[in-house]
Amino acid sequence: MPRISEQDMARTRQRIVDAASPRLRADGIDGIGIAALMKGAGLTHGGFYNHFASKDALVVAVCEDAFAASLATLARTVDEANPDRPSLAQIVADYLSPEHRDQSDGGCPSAALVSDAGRHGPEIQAAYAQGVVGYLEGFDAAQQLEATERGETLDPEEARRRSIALLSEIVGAIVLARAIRLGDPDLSDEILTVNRQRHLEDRQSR
Amino acid sequence: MPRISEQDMARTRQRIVDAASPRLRADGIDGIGIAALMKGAGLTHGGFYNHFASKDALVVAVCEDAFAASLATLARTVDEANPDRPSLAQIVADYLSPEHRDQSDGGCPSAALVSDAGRHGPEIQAAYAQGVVGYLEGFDAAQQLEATERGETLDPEEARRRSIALLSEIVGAIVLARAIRLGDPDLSDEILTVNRQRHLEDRQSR
DNA sequence: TGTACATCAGTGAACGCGCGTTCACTGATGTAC
DNA sequence: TGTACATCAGTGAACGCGCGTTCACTGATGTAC
Repeated sequence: MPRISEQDMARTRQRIVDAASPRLRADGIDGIGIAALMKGAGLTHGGFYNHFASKDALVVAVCEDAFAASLATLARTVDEANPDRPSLAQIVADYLSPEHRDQSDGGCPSAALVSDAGRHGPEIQAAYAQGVVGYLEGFDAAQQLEATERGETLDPEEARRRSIALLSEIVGAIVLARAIRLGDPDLSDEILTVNRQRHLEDRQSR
Repeated sequence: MPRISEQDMARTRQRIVDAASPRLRADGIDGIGIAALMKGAGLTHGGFYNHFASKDALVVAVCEDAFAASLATLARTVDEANPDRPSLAQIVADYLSPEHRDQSDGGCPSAALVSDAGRHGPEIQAAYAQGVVGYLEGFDAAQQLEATERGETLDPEEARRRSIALLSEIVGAIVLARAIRLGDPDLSDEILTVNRQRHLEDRQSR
C-alpha cells in the first residue's frame, strides 16, 4: 500500500540523520536550519516532517546515532577477541589530539553538543544523558579490564569516580581548546598537551 | 558639543553590557537578538550601533566584563590582607555546586560561553582566551600561596600543569552537569559531587 | 539673558534574510478486480 | 494482463516571526553671539 517500502523510508530517515549529524555538531543545534539540513541530504525541506515530528526529534535521533558510533569505538578497548585493541590511554590521546579538536563536525558528540544540550529541553537532554551513561560504562569496563591484566583488583566505585573525572577532564579540555583555537593557538595546544600527559602519568603511577 | 557627556555615554554602554551579559550566557550568543538585549537595557534596538560596531563587538565587551568580575572573586584567594580569604578548594567547591550549575545566566563565563566561543570568530575567541589566561594565572597564584603557607615549594611548571588540568576538569564537569540536568538529574548531581570530592582528596594527599 | 543654530543619542520603520512549521499538490507505486 | 483507483513520500509556496543592520528622523542639550 505505501508508495515506498518501510525499508526505503528507514533509509531516507537515516540519510537525513547522517547529513544532519556533522552539521549540527559544527554549527550547533540552533546554528543550522531544517532547509539546509534537508538540502544536505538531497531533499527539500517540506518532507522533513514525514520523518520527524520536530527539529528536536531530529536532534534526539542525531544524539543517539552519534553516541552509538562513538561508543562503538570505545567498545573496541574491551574487545578481548581483538589482539590490537587500543588502550584507554590511546583513546584519551586521540580524543585530546589537535586533529580531534579541529574536526569539530565529527568526533565526540559529548563535546560538540554539550552546551547545546544544556540549553534545550528534557528530550534532548535525556538522549544526551544516555550517551554520557554509555561513556562512563565504557570507561569503567576498560579500567576493569586493564586492572585485571595487571593482576590488580579495582573497586567498582573507585573506577566509576575515575571514569567521571576522566570524562569531565577530557570534555573540558577539548571544549576549552576549541574555544580559543583562533584566539590563542599556543594555549589551545598547551591545554591538550597537558591533559594528555597528565592522563599518561596517572596510568603509570597506578 | 555632544548632546550628552562622555560619562553618560559610558554609563549607557555599561548598562547595555550589564543587561546583555546574563542573557547571552543563558541563551547563547546566537540565542538572543539585539532587540531583546536592548529592550532589557531599557532602550530601543536602533541605538545599539551608537555604542557597538556589531553584535560581535558586544560579545567581546561582555566576555571582558564577565571574566573581570569572575577573576575578581578568584583574586580574593590571594588577598593576603584578607584574613577570611577563601581557599582554592572553597572556590572549586562553589564552582561545582548545584547552585552554580542551576544559575546558568550568571556564574563563570568560561563555562557558559565555551561552546559559543568555539563557533565564533577570532575577536571573540581572543577575548575568551584572555579570560582563560586570567583564570590560569589566578590558579597558579593561589597554589603558590598555599604551598608557601604549608612551607613547601611548588615548581611553577608543575603549578601551571595543575592549573590547566583543574580548569579543564571544573569546566567539563559543569557543562556536563548542565547538559543532563533535565535528562538525568541524579547523574548530573553525581558528576558535580565526584569532581568536588576528587579535588579535596588531591589537596589532602599533596 | 535671549535667541538661533549645531550636535548626536536615541527612536522606530524598514532592509533582506532565514527560521520552524504547515499545507495543497504531484506523481510513482501499490492494490483491487 | 489491463485498468481504475488509493496511498503517501516528497515538492515547493506560504505562514508568521525574529534576526543583524541601516537610516531618516526627533528633540534635548550644548555652543555662539
